Amino acid sequence: MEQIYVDTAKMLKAISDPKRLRIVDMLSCGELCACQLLEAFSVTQPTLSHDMKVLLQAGIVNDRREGKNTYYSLDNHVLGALQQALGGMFRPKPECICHKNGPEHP
Amino acid sequence: MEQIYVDTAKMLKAISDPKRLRIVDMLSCGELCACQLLEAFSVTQPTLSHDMKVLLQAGIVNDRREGKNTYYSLDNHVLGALQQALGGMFRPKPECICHKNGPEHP
DNA sequence: TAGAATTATTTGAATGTTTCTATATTGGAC
DNA sequence: GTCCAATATAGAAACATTCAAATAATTCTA
Repeated sequence: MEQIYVDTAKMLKAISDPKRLRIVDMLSCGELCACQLLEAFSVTQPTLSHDMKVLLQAGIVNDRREGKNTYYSLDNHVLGALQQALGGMFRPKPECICHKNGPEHP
Repeated sequence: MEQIYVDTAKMLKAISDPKRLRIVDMLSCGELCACQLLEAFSVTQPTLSHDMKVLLQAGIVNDRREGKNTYYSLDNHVLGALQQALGGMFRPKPECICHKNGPEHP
């Protein structure tokens, strides 16, 4: 499978969850620390920590340690690339995969 | 959890798989029948059928029966709405969720 | 109606995800 | 150093997902 599908799917999987999607939305205005995110959800602290790790490992967010607090922020470059990749897959292209790989119409 | 997150997450989950993402890419140039998709992958026919059902139930693709063949095509309206929803979540907004729900910065 | 082709459903085993409790780590305050 | 607050990790239970084999359903053709 081509790498673009694997990479894009990995990022999509990280945000294909209502809770993590809401976290992304909350971070869109700027960075927030874990304690602020935690207050907005009715989950335990370890659960949120795990969800943030998922987003981190997908490259969706970055973290920054400041004293006792960990601040999270969106990686706008990664998100922009994701949107562009999706746009490329949703719309027809001159060098479309179906031109190369698509068998004949029955 | 707000409905927009639930709905968006459901669509994202449907395409958060390299194989299904490639199917979407293949369909971006126009409709293809199940047999054409099947030839492009090294999976069994029941597996492909299941994957198409996932995409159908998420509203990503539509199906059309013509004789023995089932033709699949992208639902461009749904995909457009998905892209718009993502754009809204990735970028800051005047009515941002973090303005309503975000607790004070520590 | 019988047979062949295409697609869908069911079943089950392996694997992955979610989210909790308990515990560990890290850093500041005293 | 000790205590406390914030975050991370480990482990386990419940639940969901993946995917192949077997089987069923649909529809064309003869």
